[in-house]
Amino acid sequence: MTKETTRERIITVADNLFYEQGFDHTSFADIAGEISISRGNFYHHFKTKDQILEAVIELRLKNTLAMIKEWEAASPCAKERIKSYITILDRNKDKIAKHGCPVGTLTSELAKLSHDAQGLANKIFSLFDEWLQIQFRDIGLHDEAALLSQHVLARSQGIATLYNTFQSDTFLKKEISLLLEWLEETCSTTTANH
Amino acid sequence: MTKETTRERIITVADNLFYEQGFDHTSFADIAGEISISRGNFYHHFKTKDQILEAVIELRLKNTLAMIKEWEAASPCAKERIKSYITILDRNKDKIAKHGCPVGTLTSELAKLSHDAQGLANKIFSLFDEWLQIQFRDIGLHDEAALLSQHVLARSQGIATLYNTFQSDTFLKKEISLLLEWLEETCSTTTANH
DNA sequence: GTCTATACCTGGATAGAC
DNA sequence: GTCTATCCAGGTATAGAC
Repeated sequence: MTKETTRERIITVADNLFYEQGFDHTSFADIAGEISISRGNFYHHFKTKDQILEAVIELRLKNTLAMIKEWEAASPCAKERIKSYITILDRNKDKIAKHGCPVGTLTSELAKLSHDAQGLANKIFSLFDEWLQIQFRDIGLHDEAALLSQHVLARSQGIATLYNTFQSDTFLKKEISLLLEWLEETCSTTTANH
Repeated sequence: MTKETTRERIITVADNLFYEQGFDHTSFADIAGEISISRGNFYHHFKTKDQILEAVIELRLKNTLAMIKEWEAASPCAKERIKSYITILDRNKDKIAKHGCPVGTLTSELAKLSHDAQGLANKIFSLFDEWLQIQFRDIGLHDEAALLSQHVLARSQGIATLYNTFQSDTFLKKEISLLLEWLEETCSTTTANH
């Protein structure tokens, strides 16, 4: 484990602050304050704030990919892998209660800002989407894979948004189990089709 | 139809801009520009920007209530009324594609800003929530009303977020019909319980 | 690579004339 | 009730010393 470079530290802290406070509302001073660096020093590593955003999204893409690979390593069963995705809602519940879903809230914010990096941020969504599609196809649901994947994404997003608003644990628990039930049903329908 | 006062014009324009660009990212200059008023003149009507936000949320609460009353007037059947809620996703699809759900994106933004008006904004959600609960109880689903209502809210939110990101019409159409199917099933389950 | 100093702009907010 | 002029804080970005 080599020492983190200043550039990496900036990205890590920016990643958290963008999630906690939003991109637009996070200033250089905020980031500089957290890592005890002068504001001027920023521009040695990044020319603009947008470049920091890009680097943060790249990091998120990398981390997302790593998480997906972990799920794949943890289980060879596609259904189990999809479960891993669904249950992040429970594993990350504290952060979601405070700041919502990191993917959904960023894309929503950038959409409103008409920001150039919007397309890049959407790629995080696409990464989950394409991976979920592969899992559904693996289960045998070839034609419906795209719509099933987006169904899971949409359900998770909605659960995250409502949990962020009301922070009801009964709601969260119930919705996760409903989504897992849906998964079981969807899979069993297919095995019947075999 | 009396002439709109300047105060009302400010609120109306702010309502749109907060939706389109976000609250934090909308400046007095933006609002002033749209209605051809000087920035200084603002402070005759509102002491702070936060007060404009409050007025905007109050307006949204009023408009939401009016919409709900329309749905009630349009049909005495609770199931049909819930359908009216679900199908706003289709009726407002163009705006959702561009700016997301006005309720969900505002609450998410204010949550990140730790803004005082967060509680007030959540009331718009609560308004829908309580109304949907009444409809489900009317159908006979007394005990489950709260969770069913939040289920509908979460599903709609998720659909809005994903449509905002990917703008897939096949997705939107499919998800709306799935949610309507779910509604039919949920209602028919109950009549069986009677 | 890191710092200080500083330029420049935007945004919210105020004072006071009309 | 509306305007202009202005203040001040905070934001991004640059220059240049160390």
